Amino acid sequence: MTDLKSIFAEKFALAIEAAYGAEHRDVDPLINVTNNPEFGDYQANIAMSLAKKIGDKPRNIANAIVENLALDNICAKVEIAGPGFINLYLENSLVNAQIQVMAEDVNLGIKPAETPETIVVDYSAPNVAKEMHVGHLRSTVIGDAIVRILMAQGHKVIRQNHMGDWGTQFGMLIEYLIDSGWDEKATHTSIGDLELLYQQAKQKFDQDAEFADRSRKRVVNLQGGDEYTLKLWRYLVDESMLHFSQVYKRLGVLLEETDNCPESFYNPLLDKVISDLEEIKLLEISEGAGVIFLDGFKDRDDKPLPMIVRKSDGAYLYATTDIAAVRYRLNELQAGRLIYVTDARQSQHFAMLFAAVRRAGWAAEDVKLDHMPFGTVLGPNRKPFKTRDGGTIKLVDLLDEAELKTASVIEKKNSEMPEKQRQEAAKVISIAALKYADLSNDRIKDYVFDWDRMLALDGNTAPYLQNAYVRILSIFRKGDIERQTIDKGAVIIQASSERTLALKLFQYAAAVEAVTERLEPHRLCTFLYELASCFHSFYEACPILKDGIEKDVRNSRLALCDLSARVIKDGLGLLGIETVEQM
RNA sequence: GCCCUGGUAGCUCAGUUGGAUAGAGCGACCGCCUCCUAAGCGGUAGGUCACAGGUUCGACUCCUGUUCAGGGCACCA
Repeated sequence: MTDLKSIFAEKFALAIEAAYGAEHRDVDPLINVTNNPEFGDYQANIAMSLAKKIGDKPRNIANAIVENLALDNICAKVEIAGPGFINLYLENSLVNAQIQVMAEDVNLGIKPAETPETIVVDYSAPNVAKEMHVGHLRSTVIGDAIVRILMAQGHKVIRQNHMGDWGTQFGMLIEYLIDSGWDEKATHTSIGDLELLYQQAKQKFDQDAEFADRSRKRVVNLQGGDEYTLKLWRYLVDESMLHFSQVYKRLGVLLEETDNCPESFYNPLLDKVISDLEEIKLLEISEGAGVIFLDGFKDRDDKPLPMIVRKSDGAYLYATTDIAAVRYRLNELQAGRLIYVTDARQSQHFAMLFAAVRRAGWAAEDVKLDHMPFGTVLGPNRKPFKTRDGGTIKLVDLLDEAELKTASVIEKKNSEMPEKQRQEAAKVISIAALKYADLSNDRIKDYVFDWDRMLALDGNTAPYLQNAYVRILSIFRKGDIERQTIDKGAVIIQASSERTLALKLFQYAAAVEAVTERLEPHRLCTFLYELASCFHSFYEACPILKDGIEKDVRNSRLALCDLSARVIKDGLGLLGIETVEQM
């Protein structure tokens, strides 16, 4: 598929060359979709920006360009307006033809990346012995969406789940397991509530000095490779993995066990990180700790802020592990780009990490290092989302509640739907609503969690998009028409709502590209919402199966319906969101 | 104190490398179902884009300052 923007770009380049010579040929013609149909379908804003370079009034320049523009069979009308906007009105025959081209493309116009990369996406990263909570939802959902979109563009994407399975708190947990009479034969029966275990252990740690002391010794045993301690540690890890896998499955994300690459994986590589840092003279000793000083980082007393890679007691930290992970991903996994999907609060940590590995020369200049930060989920009081008594909201509880609420909404709106089908639909729609609520907001901002809004059938929500899809399927069902049999080339644009819909469909590929350019999945959400909205307007204005609709018109509209359904399903799919047949 | 993010309609949010009259949804008000799902559509009202300067033919967008909110700032992750 040839997208309209590049067609125009080419024509404008020729026209500008003809009018002003080859030296201006390569300027960006600044082609955009107009925001108001009054100004045509597309507009070129090049004349204003060229005014200074050429030394003439923008309107004169616009005139000169337009005189040299060869847009036969592309534009029905070209006009100059305002200070020098060039407004372009597409020929209907071109719209028809472009719809056909798009419909015949299995990728719906999405072009493969010119230079496919190997990209590591680090996301989700829950902690062993802790239940997943609402904070993990953001990383998991956003990360999964970006993974799918990069894959769709032909990149090789390696998922990495950098789980927290190591560190001082494990001494405490293991010691508590022993105290509470853990029996190895009881494996996989019950830890049940991992969060509870953690809380109880933490409580005992804080209150019981003798226990705290034993816990610290247990850490030494763990790091020293004591077999019994390791066995208990593995038990904790396995139980947690089981829990994570269940949640991932329910969420419908791509993460699998093979994507797990937890902190402990890097333990054997940490000594080498430190010795290599020493060798290149980047490691300094400050207050007994092994640190790296990097330009531009200051502490609260305006003194250089170190990145600590070895504590004064000799233990390593997450910074050490993260450096090891960068090296592993670049050298062993052969990645050319690393993307980290984490909380915005870790921004400084990643800024330092990236600066450190660049400085060390371990990340070459052409390697891309991206932090993809996101804001906090807020409750109705605009404070971080918690339970009424201030506790953490378990992710599984959230999913359960979503499902119940969704089932009740469906029941209210569509009481004829059989119970079983309603339950199935509720599963899909509730997950979709949760994910979409998370993805449709600009990720850098905090967002307010609101059940009513995310489950609403109005507005920029998953149910609204799914409903558009369901309505299209319903048409085919009612008309007893196989979607495979429709004529993709049958489109004949007549009504204005058909034209608006068609032009919106053309923007799909650009919307997908916009997501990866700035790692902003909400741009695809906004597009899909606008598309669904255009579809609904079309649906109201343009009857399809009714008596008196001519065959040509009917076939044309069916083709538009089919393409709309494909784009909605495909687009939601890129976000990791499923559709239902009925709702 | 320094640094990072944010501040757009009553509420929740969009706003592409600077472009024409700043857009949605909710809420409010007014319309539309003998008709493919009204789970929808059309319309009205609602804005000094936090504030003040600056750059520009043109600023919600870029720069500077101020202010408010959230976050980060040495051995937790």
